[in-house]
Order: sequence, then C-alpha cells, then structure tokens
Amino acid sequence: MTTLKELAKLLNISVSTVSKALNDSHEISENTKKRVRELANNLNYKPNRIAQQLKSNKTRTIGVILPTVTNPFFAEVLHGIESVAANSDYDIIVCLSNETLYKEERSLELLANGSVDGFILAVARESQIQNHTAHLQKVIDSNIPILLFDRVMENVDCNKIIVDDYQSVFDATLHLIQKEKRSQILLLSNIEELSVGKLRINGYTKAMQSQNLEPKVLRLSHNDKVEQSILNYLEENPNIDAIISIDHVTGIVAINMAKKLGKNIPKDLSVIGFGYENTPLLSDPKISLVHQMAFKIGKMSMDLLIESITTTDTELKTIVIPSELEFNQTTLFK
Amino acid sequence: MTTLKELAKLLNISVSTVSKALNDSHEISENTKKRVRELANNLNYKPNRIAQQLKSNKTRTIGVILPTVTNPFFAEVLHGIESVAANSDYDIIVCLSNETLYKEERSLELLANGSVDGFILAVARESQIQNHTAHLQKVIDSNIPILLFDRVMENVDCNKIIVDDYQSVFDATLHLIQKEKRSQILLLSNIEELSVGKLRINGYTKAMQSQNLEPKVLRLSHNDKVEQSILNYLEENPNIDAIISIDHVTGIVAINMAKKLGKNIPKDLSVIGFGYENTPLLSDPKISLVHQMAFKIGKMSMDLLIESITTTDTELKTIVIPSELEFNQTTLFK
DNA sequence: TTGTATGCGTTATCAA
DNA sequence: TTGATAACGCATACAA
Repeated sequence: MTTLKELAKLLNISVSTVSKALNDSHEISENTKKRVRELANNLNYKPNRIAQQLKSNKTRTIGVILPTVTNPFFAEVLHGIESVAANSDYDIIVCLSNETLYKEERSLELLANGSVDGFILAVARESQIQNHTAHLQKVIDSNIPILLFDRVMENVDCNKIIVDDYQSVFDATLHLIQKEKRSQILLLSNIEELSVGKLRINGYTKAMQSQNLEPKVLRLSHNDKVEQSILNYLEENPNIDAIISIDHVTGIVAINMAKKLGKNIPKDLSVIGFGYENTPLLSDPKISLVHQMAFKIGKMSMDLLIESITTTDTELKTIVIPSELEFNQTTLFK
Repeated sequence: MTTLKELAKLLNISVSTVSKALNDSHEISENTKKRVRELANNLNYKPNRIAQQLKSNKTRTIGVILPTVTNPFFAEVLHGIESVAANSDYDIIVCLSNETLYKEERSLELLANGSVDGFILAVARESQIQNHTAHLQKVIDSNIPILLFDRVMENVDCNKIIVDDYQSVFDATLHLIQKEKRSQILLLSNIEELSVGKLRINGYTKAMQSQNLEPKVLRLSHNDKVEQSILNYLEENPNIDAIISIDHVTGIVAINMAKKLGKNIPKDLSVIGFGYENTPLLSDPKISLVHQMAFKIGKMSMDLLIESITTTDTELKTIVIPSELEFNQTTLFK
C-alpha cells in the first residue's frame, strides 16, 4: 500500500504538501497538485482508512446486530440498511446473535471499543424473554448511539423504528369480519414470546372482542410438527372460516393443509399471512398478506441513526412504519 | 472512551507501563499490574481497536461481498461466514452488489484501502455475464487475498469454494431415470446465465444423453409469469413424468401447478428442487431437493481465507463441497 | 506556496 | 521494574 510518505519522498516534497495537494487545498499550487495527483494515480494511492479513522475519531462504520439473517424479514431489512450505507459512504459490520443474549452481549462488547460509530439492533429472542437491557444501556451510557428496530425494549432510551404490529393485525381481523363476513377466525402463532408477537396477537384479540367474537389462538411451539398440529386443529374444528398467520411460514402451511382437507380457498376459508417480496409465489393460491415494509424499515433505521450521529440534537424518536395489507388470492376481497 | 493516557495520569505512572501491565507483561510487578487492572476495570477501559489496527497493520476484518442477501442461499452462507468470524475474533463488513458489476467494483474499491485483510465474494450476475475480472485481479495484485465461492470466474487466480453443481444434477437426473423409471424429465431454469446454472443444466443434459433420452429445458426469463409458463408447458406436454428445478422457487411452483392439473405427486410426477433448511415446509407434499450445504460453504470459505491470510504458504486451492440429495415426499424413492 | 511539528491510541525498543 | 521515545498513516495549526 502506497503512503503519503512514499509519495513525498519520490517527489522530494514534504508529506503535508502531498496531503494538502490530494485534498485539493487552496494553499497548494496547481502545478504541484498536478504532479502529486499524477504520481498518486500511477501508484494507485488510496488514503489509509484506518489512519483517517484514528485521526478523526470517526469510523463511518455501523454495527448491525441481527437475531438471524435466514429469516427473510431480517435479510430484507439488512438490504435496506446496506443501500443507505452505500449511498452515505458508511460501512456496516454485521453480527448475528443467533437469538441468544450471550452472543448479542458479546457482539456489542466487541464493537464498542471504537470500531463503530453506532449500532442498529433487533434484540434476540432470549434477551426479549428475559427482558435484559443492561448491555444495551451500558453502550448508550458510553455515548455510542443504538437504534432499535422491530423487536424493541420499552425501557431503553434510544431511537426506535417499529412496525404497527398491533394495528395491522387488528385491521386484517376486522377486514375478515366485516368485509368477508367471517366469524370463526383462527390465529396461528409461533412467536408469542416476542414483543411483536404479543402485539399482533393483541391486535387480533381486541378486534375479535370488539365484534363480540371469541378469539382462537393456536400456539405452535418451535419443536412442534407444525403441519400435523394445523391439520389436526382444522379437522377438529371444521367450522373455521378464516386463518391469520403472524409469521411467514405457517400461513402457507395452513393453505396446504386446508387444501388437503378439501377446503376451497378462499371460498370456504380466507387466509392472511405475513410476508415479503416473493412469498406469494410459493403458495397456490397466492397468499394474501400483511406486507411489512422490511426494506423501508432498514432504510429508515439507517437514516435515523446517521442523523443522530451527525447532528447534536438529541431528542429521541420512535417512528412507526405502517404495513400494507396486500390482497392476493386467499381472500375474497381484492 | 478511556485511554491508556488517562489511566497513566490517574495512576501517576507512564503510558508504557500501563500498556505492558494490561498485556500482562513479565516486566511489570504484580502489584502494579493489580492497580492498573482495577482502575481499568472501574473505568471500563477497552483498547481502541482502530489504534491497534493502525499499529499492527492488520484489521482482523473481512469484506464480504454478496450479490444479494434475500436469496436464502446467500443468507445461509453469510450465517456460516459469521459463525467462523465470531469464533476467530474477526469482524465482517458486508456489501451487497445487487447483482451489478458497478456496485461490486465500487465495494471492492472502497474497502481495498486498508479497511479489510481480505475478501469473500460471489460474483454478481452482471459481472459473470460480462466475464469481467479486472477489478478482482487488481485487488489480488495489491496483495489483498480474495476468496471466490459458488459463482466463480475461471481465470482469476485465487482460492475458491464451489459446489458440485454438475455432479449433483447429473446424479439427481440419473436417480430419476434409473431408480424411479422416469424418462420424460423436464428441467426448469431461470439462472442459465450463471456459471452454476450452466453447470447444472449441463449435468442434466449429459445424464439424459448418457441414457439416450432427449433433454427438455424450460428457460424462464426473469420477467416471465413463472406460474403461467409452467402451467402451459405441463398442459401441452402431459407425458412429463419428472421435473428438476435448479433454483429454490420454481420447484415449489411446479408442484402447485401440477396439483392444479390433477396430477398425483409423486405417483404421476417426481419433483426435485434446490433448497435449504425449511424449504420443504413450504410445499405439500414436501419437496425433495438437492441440499446445497450453504452454511458449510460459508464456514469453509471463511476458514480458507483466514488460513491464506495467516500463513505464508501461497498455493491456491479449489475445494468442492458435495451437495446432498434429500428425499422428502415428491420422489418415489426415500 | 511549502514545510515543520504535533497528535490520534497503541505497542515496541531501548535506556534508566 | 519502570519510563522515555518512536512509529503506524494521516491531517492540521502554525511557522517560514
């Protein structure tokens, strides 16, 4: 790697002159600038980023800590984050907590040593269950900003980007009741331990109660045979006329199981799932869904974090991103 | 952020003594070490990573450049890379080329300034189509190692981790012919422009020819209505008795379309797709597939890159990861 | 217009 | 056993 010092030596001028020339300082003559630039070009000189970071005490790097990246929601959020980063000349260091508190703590710890200017984080399942916030607070106290998205913790003071989990499911439920005249609506849940899961179930429950209907929730623990559980439930409760799934898998499984039982979708049974991008391609008929604006969440998270880093203004915000109900082929209403 | 200088001042000793004490140097007395450690602990001192990087001229950071992360294959590879990184005390900076040559070049350019010790990269669709390698060669020439995985370029001298794309599809095809007595086997392709796509199609074609059968390839361009194209083909060619899909979506679509036409799977029609993890959950019956060991590919890529960085031995390797044929419910043979 | 000196935080060499 | 000094590569205040 070529350095300023080497350029200076070859040109018989001082390091600072070279530095200024390359930064197009008005102090330097055009002639010198030209000579310097030419040599720098020939030798493929690039300022050493690490040295710049040490000097400026800024890394232009953000730590992104995700519970997993194989969940398409988080993958798409990451996509959004990266797109802003690339346009704003930031790098992102990605860590995966694998849903564990331990790894989340460790990742924060390892990067909170000057490696990054801030964090974007969705808390791990385990951290959320234990309601553990000390590790987050510690980082914030050391003056490194954190932005929480999607899965947030109430009692952490930082910027947050969240989805209207409650409202979106409330609306979807009301839609099924009022527009599609459904009353035996089943909710499928395998994430009731997460803040977002609770909110979604809550939105469903409240909507049902508001119409004097009885909520029915089928909780699928993670080791369950998801398919068999759903199949059994539908067999034992043939009157079910609508299903809401609050994750991106069980809705499609439900479609397959209902078809197996000879049900016509959406005539006999409406289905609304959660999903993203090409989720609908994977089911027949194409699943209608609550489209969480994952890409947008990523973009806005990065935008807000950068803003909080670069401006001195410190008022904390919580921004709610509305999701969109996307009607495909598993609902009566288009 | 606490620094060595601050600790030294508070303890009335020199910076170098503090540094040595914290690094447990034998030169320092136990007593001093203890005092230093205590204060460091109290003030939550952590050595500034950037300064260490500048001093050592090593970043312990790897640049990972992926075409996309919403494709579950790349997401899982990233997972594998991250797991090794975390265990080896490396950070990863992630960039997404979004399948464009421009972004791929830019990402390499921006990180090849001392920000990373090496790169892991799967080339963008566009780079592959144009067979553009200059940007890769330039980085390698500047002594920053690159590891290519999955989508590789023939004429770039570097370590490579690849999948046995040819062999896996060859084997799958032969299985359908010999074990399941199929002869009218259709291959679905939407990635024929990629090196891996070509290899997979080739594996299929050669296997068919070896048994004196005529290859049939349905190429689905990216704007096509995938569902309609497949449905039409199956209607016009009712004698098709097996389908091989070389991506992770069209196989499931094919299952849904075949069911729509009243075909019994696997009795009338065998289906083998490509996929990962919980792909099978999304179809009914559960799709049989070529399981690309994505996590393993990520792990081995990172392992090999780290090895090439830390050892002086420079012989370049190409490692082939065998994929596994996973029989689920869309094949006769279990 | 150019050059000298200093510092970012750390580590290593050498002197005390 | 401890400390002074230099160096990593860059940027800038200040001197010439």
